[in-house]
Amino acid sequence: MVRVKKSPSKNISIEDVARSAGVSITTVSRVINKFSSVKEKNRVRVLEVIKELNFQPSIFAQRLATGKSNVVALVIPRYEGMFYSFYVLELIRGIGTLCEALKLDLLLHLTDAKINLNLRGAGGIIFSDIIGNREQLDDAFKSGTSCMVINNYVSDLDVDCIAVDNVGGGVSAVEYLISLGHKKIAHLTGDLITQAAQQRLQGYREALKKHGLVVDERYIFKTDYSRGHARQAAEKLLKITEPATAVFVASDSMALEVMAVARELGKHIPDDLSIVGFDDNPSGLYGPVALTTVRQPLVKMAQEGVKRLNQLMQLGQEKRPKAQKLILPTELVVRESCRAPQ
Amino acid sequence: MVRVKKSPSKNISIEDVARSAGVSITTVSRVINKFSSVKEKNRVRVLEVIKELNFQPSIFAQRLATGKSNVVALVIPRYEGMFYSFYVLELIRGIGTLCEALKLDLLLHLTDAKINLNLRGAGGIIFSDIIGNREQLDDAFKSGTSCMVINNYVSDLDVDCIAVDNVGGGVSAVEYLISLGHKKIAHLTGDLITQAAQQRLQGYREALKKHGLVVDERYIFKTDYSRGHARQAAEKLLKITEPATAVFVASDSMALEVMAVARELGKHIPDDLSIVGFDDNPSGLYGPVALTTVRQPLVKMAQEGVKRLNQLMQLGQEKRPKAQKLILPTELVVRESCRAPQ
DNA sequence: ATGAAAGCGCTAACAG
DNA sequence: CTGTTAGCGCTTTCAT
Repeated sequence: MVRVKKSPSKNISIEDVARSAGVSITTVSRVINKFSSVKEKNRVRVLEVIKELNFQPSIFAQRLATGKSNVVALVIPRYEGMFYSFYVLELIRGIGTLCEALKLDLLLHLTDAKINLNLRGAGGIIFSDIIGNREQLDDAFKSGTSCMVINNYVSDLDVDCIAVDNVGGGVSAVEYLISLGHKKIAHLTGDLITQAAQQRLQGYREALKKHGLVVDERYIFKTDYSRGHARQAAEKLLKITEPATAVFVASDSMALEVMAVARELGKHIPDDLSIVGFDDNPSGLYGPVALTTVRQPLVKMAQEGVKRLNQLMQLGQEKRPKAQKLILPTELVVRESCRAPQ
Repeated sequence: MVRVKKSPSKNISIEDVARSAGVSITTVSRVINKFSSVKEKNRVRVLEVIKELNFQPSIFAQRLATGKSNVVALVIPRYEGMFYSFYVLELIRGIGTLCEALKLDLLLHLTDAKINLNLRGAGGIIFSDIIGNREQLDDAFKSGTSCMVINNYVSDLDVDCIAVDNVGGGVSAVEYLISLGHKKIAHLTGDLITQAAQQRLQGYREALKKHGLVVDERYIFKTDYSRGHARQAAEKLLKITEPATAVFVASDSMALEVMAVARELGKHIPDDLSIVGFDDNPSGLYGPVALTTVRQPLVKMAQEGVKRLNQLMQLGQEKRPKAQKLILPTELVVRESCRAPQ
């Protein structure tokens, strides 16, 4: 009838500590949770025992008891190309380090969106981009879980999000080229499945129109952020009749590829072709010609996202505040890859 | 005295399902855990209700009850440079996708080794490289947690590990250069804080000795895997008197940098300098001269590691089998960046 | 085939 | 300042 008390498990529990320290479980719990009310003498004693027994509280029991979870799930869609980028690594780095600092547990989900994540364990979820997983976001949001969308401005749901001013970045890149006197400006897009790539393209178009230049669709090359496609596009770009004198490329790694192709074809940069990239990837600094680019605050975006999510998580499901939607500014970094057309 | 029953929380529990389905909690639990003993009719009914209520069991309660955890913690040391690599991304990709497939929760820890991770929650831990966090490994191992070390052969602890044959890779790279007729072969090392970089250097030395060539320390350039340092090293390398005719570089991204510098200095590859990289990073394919390199099975290493760890986790703490230590072979991929010395 | 009830290890009222 | 005790939501005997 009565279940036999399990043989002494190896894992020490709060009870062992309490017994060993000669206090109640509650007191130990208070020490763990830094309640100020515990008598100094007891506190010290308990701490000693904890160290001695090498005790670590079970996070499962803690969470079951409190109903709170400080697990942050990071959901990254797993589409081709996405995972080969400077961008993803920066994101993981930004989020990872801040979570570590805030003592949040970071759960990584590389999802192809077909999987039904068990989100129930997570206290908060960060969606990095929404590619084919909008439903997951909606579900999670509806269920009351704290959500944060990164690198994707979501206008049709009252969810917190933080993105980069891609349109503005595109505009500033192209306006800069225009200011140098360029009229024939091409664009290599990123994967247009991403909002960022769409918006950079939009910025490109807006800037041209604003300055009374026609948008020539032959100057728009659609790629997927990969170096391979960038190379193909660059070859076309450089070989068409009446070639462009400048190009705005949606990512630095692609821009480097364009530079390489140009050199191989005997073109000189920036004399024969001006190039502006996007990212401020350090790799852009080490070539023969330092790359002019649009800096986007990736790590900052990641970290602000985590910070805000943490706030939301602390507030809890009940009182979800009005969503905060941020767009971080970009900054044109002028280096050596552009000059006036010859 | 008696605590008031909490107002109906939003989270449905197994109890709600049981009530709604007209069965006991136990039966629901059995359905969840796919016990064959449940009558078909009940099983179907319960499943219906689960779907209807959109119920997901609390993993915390499950784990508290079972004492088992299918959380895998991935510990990545956070030292300079480490995080800017193809390598890390490949690792995360490999581990991430397999965990997703095996329904393991992946907890990501970017650690600077000072933090005391609460490992108690994790059912298994993957240490990616051991840089300044050997103590964590020892602790975790001692406590009985299933451990797996990746990209680092650990000989002084009976822990499972899986690494790449870096020595062999280095040897094959250098022997290939020797076979082409090179005698003056330089080496750009990776960050020698890593075992991989040490071993590639070792392979370089072994190959030279084996073929009766002297190891000239002036031909060994120590870097940290970064492109910036690679550039500096490349400049020195190309400018010394009696320059090498070939170079074995510890990573592809650095090798690409060396190629770029060579071109800038007017050297032709492979005529003036033969280059072998390490990684088989796709970026190596897109340059004007495709990079000859040593392919290392990163994703495979990551995935085999997870697979094995999963086995260990299923076995549980009690019966930890004898550790299995694997070294995965590398493969020389000959492309266009090498030829006989002129 | 099913259910009652005892934990799992911790937190949080509440009462001293 | 400290201890008692009732859960948190699930799994797992043990009986039926």
